[in-house]
Amino acid sequence: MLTERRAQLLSLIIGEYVDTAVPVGSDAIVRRFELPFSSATIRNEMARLEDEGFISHPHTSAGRVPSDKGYRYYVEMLMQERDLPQEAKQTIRHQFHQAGREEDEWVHLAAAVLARSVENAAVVTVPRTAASRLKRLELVAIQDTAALLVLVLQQARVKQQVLIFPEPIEQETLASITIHLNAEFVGQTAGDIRRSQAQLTQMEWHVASAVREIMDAADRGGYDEAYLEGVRNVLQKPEFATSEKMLSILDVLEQRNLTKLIPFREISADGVTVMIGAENEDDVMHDYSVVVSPYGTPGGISGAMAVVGPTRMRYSQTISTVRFIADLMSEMLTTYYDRDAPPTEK
Amino acid sequence: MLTERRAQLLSLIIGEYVDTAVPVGSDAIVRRFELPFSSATIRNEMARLEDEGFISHPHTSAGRVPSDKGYRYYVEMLMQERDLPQEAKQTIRHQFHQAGREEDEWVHLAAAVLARSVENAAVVTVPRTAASRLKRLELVAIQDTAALLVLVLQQARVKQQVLIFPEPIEQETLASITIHLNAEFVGQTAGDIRRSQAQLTQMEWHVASAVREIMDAADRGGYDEAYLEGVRNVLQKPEFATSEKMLSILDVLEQRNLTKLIPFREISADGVTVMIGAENEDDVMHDYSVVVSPYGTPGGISGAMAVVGPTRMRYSQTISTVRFIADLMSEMLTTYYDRDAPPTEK
DNA sequence: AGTTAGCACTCGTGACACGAGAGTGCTAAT
DNA sequence: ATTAGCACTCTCGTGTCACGAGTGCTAACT
Repeated sequence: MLTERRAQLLSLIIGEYVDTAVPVGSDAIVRRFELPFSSATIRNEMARLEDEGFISHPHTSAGRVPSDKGYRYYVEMLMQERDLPQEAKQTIRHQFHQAGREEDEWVHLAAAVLARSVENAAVVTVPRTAASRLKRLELVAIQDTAALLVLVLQQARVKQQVLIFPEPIEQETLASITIHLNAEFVGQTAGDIRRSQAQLTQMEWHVASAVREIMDAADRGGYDEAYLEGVRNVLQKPEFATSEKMLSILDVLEQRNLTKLIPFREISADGVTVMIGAENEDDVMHDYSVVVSPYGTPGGISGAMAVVGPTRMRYSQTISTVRFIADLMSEMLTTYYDRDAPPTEK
Repeated sequence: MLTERRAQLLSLIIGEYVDTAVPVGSDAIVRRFELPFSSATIRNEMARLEDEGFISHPHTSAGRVPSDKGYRYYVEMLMQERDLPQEAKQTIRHQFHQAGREEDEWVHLAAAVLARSVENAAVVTVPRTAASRLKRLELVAIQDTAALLVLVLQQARVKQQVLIFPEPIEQETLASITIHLNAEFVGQTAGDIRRSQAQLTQMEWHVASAVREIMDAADRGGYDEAYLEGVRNVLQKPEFATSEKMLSILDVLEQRNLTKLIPFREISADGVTVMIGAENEDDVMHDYSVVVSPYGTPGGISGAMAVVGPTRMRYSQTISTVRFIADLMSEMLTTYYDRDAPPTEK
């Protein structure tokens, strides 16, 4: 579709613009890259690129700026995705191994590491499972009329809630309820529990209802719960000289209705998806690009992670990084949390 | 120290400036409040107030702006802290009752509600206990060589970690370890466990070490872990026309080394403390005020919550709100989590 | 046909001056 | 003690102007 030379030129323009954030002129580019052509030739080629919609003019007499279409072409045809340098990988791995082993902590950490690596904002959702199954249930007295209910679900998720009873309750009663309900419900889903809940004593029924609610909530949740990091990285970029724009994007990011803005639904199951500028559904996102990838295990845990930043972004590096961290998370989840799948080697 | 009239005037100036964010002139104030004096009189009084350091001039021929000292005087002498309107209280209570009953969720919610109520940023630390005591321990197999360790600590805190064993381990072995360690360690602190850890089997020793580490971490943690909400509220304020300032405050807020900036240590045990502008230790905070209060139970759980915003802040309303939410949290913690203290009535 | 030199033209930017408006401080009169 | 009056100061928005970066086009060159 594009001649070899025009493609090369587009590539250079994007590279330069991404680095400097200044519209790039014909003269600047020949000098910077010592091209074997004069600036006039480049101007002609640029005019063609503009006709075809790959770059644009902020106004007459300013340099050229890549358009969404330009970035899209670059991402698909021009850019070569090179593997992350071994050293960067090592740094990232290292940060994960420092952390504890709570799932939420990992997710939080993934967001922080990702944000730092790509110098943009990062969102990582807490992974969700298909339909949680109960693995163990525990009741611990904390007051005369209150007990802490702790659930261990499949894939090592732990949930807790304080239960209030209408009347004081004995330690022994709690113990017997625990034993009975464990015998009854282990391995079941929320739906299963609902069905067999009828023939319980009143007290047991009370507890079982709470169990069911917690599990329902865990299954519903998922994509709605996400960690966000690196807002500062985005706000620092030169495109935000005006504080107008800052606020609108801050709106999006801080409100955490991220799941509406980031197309978690449309992401292809197998890899990194890129949404550039106006390709995003929401209007506020028209100046931003999103690089998103699912992660998870064959056993069914699944979440998504995304990088959000101005369309002027180092796509190649960002994509590589997202891919690497998504793979890493998947690996770790499989190793530590997914009983049904065999661990993969490091 | 100040004449009655000057104090009144200071109060008006602060009120007006807080509302409009525009330096207030002598003329503006007589018109606005229909004072029984002319603007010339007010000018004289203002000059006196300025001499004494309560207000200042951005430059000749601009209106007056309250200084840190002015705000301080206002907060201590002039302002009357009126109770939050019943309606506002009800709204806040309502939001808490909607939530689930996980401690972290409450803390997060408190930050969100506080930020919204006072239209500034809010930080709420996860409460810490004096020295955690173990209440129950549970091991659940998740793979041949891995198990999930779940700890229930005093005051209904739940901690979890995946343990990896060097060799495959039987379900029954886990069960017997669980029983033995529960018998041994329930009611003990991390320090206690360390002392009696010697005479255990190798496998038990492994588990006990993990328990100790988790409890140590829980005791150390506390103030370092905090929820932050409402950054957007602060950045929206007119003092941030320039994006310069935005970044420096964002640095502080996002990096979460909040605990260094906010004087959690110095807060008086019994109520709300206000730090105004340069009273804050850190330089970056010199344009901001912090309203902070401890919360917790007589039984020893304690955390802190703070509001951070420009010095131009509605001190009265902010203080009332912080006080109310801190009390509310204390109440809820006492009711639901603190076994040793009797529940208080609503 | 592709490339290049040359040149007129456009537009954003920063410097500068200028007037209006808001606010002050001071003095003299009440 | 208060106030009217007035000169003075400083900010802010506006208009003008020159500069420079960059374009688009044409004519000449290879």
